[in-house]
Amino acid sequence: MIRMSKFADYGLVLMTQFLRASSAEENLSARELASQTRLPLPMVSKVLKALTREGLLVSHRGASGGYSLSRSPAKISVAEVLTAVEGPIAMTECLDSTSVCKQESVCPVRTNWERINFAVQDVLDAISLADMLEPLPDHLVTLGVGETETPSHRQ
Amino acid sequence: MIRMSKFADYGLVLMTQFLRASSAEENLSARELASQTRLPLPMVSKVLKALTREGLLVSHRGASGGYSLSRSPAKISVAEVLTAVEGPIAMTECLDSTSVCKQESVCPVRTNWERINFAVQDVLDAISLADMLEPLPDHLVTLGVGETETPSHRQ
DNA sequence: CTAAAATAGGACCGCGCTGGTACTATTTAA
DNA sequence: TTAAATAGTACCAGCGCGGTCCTATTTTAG
Repeated sequence: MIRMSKFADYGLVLMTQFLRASSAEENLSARELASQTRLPLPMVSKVLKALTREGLLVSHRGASGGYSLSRSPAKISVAEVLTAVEGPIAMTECLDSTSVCKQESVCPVRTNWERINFAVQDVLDAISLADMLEPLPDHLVTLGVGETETPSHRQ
Repeated sequence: MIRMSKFADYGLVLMTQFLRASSAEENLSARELASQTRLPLPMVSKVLKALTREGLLVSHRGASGGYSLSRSPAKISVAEVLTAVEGPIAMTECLDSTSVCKQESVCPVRTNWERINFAVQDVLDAISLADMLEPLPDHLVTLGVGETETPSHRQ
């Protein structure tokens, strides 16, 4: 399957907590976030630290500390969050820059995988954190001119 | 990362072998495919069996047997191949139908993940096996009306 | 008819990575 | 001064991924 890790998943869920009505105060502790999301506290901590290191959150240490968004949720893309938590998006191993693929010279599909990878990245880059809380506008998740017939998975 | 497994990767590479110029004869054994792709034979066998079970290949047992495509490469989508080898595409665990997610009731992003998942599936469904061997037409890998600015990952 | 060459369908297995925990140091508000 | 928080990092179990192997069956060639 094409699956993202729980880390990435958690990262996005946590980030969206900062824009829920109930958390308008903007500063949330790991403990609060864990209870809001029902995720295990140590994991939440770990993910928050990563998001902070990558500059998507700012932390406030000490008593009554916590985390808050480093910029407006409309200016943070889903792709950024995923990348922050677990590095560059690479659907196949060979698209990871650090990899060396012995099959590369005889691989007929690599170039096109690269383009598909970019397409997916574009989708995730075009969706902001703020977008994730309300029904996504169609144009953000549909293909352009080419699509005419109903995809098979939609019966 | 959003990563597909090697199984899926191999599956696609193997399927495309059936439409290379040199294999116009259409019947390829696991051994031939392994050497063409430089992939380990046992793995190749395993993947071919899966593709056959799912009806994308037809097998010919016995001496001078092998595999061939069950239908025209223009009628087989990339999504079908991936799904055949490793089940339905589900970017998050909760999108897998068999999963039960305790966070579901408090999860603000699930609905939109579902839509993103469909978007990715659409992209992969619109690309045929035959498409994978030549440069993909732009409209298959770009978003529709919404996209105006250059995505951040393209510098 | 027999042997060789294939696929079918499993069982099996190591090892790395994912998901998760724990501990110590540091910062800071009350 | 103490308690509450983050920072950093080490640690760990389990399991799924990637990979192999073995036996049974089918089929063609000689």
